[in-house]
Amino acid sequence: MGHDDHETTRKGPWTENEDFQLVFYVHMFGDRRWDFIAKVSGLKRTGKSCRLRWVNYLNPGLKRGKLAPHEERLVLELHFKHGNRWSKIARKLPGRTDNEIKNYWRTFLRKKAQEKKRTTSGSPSLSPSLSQCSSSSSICTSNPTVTSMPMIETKERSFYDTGGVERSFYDHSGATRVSESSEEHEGMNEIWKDLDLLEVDSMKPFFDPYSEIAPSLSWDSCLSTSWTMDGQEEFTKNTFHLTSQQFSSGFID
DNA sequence: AAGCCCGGCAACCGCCGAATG
DNA sequence: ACATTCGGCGGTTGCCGGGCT
Repeated sequence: MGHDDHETTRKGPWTENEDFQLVFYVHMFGDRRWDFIAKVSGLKRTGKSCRLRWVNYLNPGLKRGKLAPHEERLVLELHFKHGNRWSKIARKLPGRTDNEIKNYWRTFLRKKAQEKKRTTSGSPSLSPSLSQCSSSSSICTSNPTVTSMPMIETKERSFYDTGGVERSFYDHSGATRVSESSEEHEGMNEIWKDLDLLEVDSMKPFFDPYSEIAPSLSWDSCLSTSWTMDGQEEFTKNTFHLTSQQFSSGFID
């Protein structure tokens, strides 16, 4: 985009210092104007990179740790409805990001494919749909028919509003939904079975590993308000350059 | 103990649509 | 009305740490 940034733009993992800086500037200007934040902060990052770092990692509203069983189930349910619309799915899981869900789904498919491979190596009669899936030829990854598959958009609202989740979720015997994309349904039936097992596991008492670890610093304190500001262009890069030490001593107690 | 493998995750890329001048 | 910029999204890659051989 810019003129001079092609040599100086940083890529790769974020340093702690960069994180501090980004948090500070998001606090200052809100989490919308990423290009502006990138420039004014002096971070040698693109606006996109800043946004991604914030959305997927620094945002204090994020949950950490593994998806809880009910979240996992929700992801599967929503993916069934919407396909690879990760951001849409993520909106239904507070504190979870599209990236996280996408990664979860990939991992999930990989696992399923492996299980399938193992279990079907002796009995090839079982549905191959999931293993196909993992080889990216079917419902899951780059197949455009997924995202363009007939979505039941109209049902979406009622699904959540009517509290019909449980029922429709468990009512998956055979082709109970749309008759198209039967391949996917076969796959889903396998998923349902596995989920039942998963459900059993989740009954075990556990020490809430899912609500884990807040970010190491109290980012939340930074974000209690959302800032907007006119004439920010006045801020030069020199105005607010912070080191993590400065930040932690001056802004976090 | 060392090397290898694999899973999880952070981050980048390219595309697209909305917003703005 | 058009061109440009920017943010959001989905797909993909590559690194890192832990487990296994």
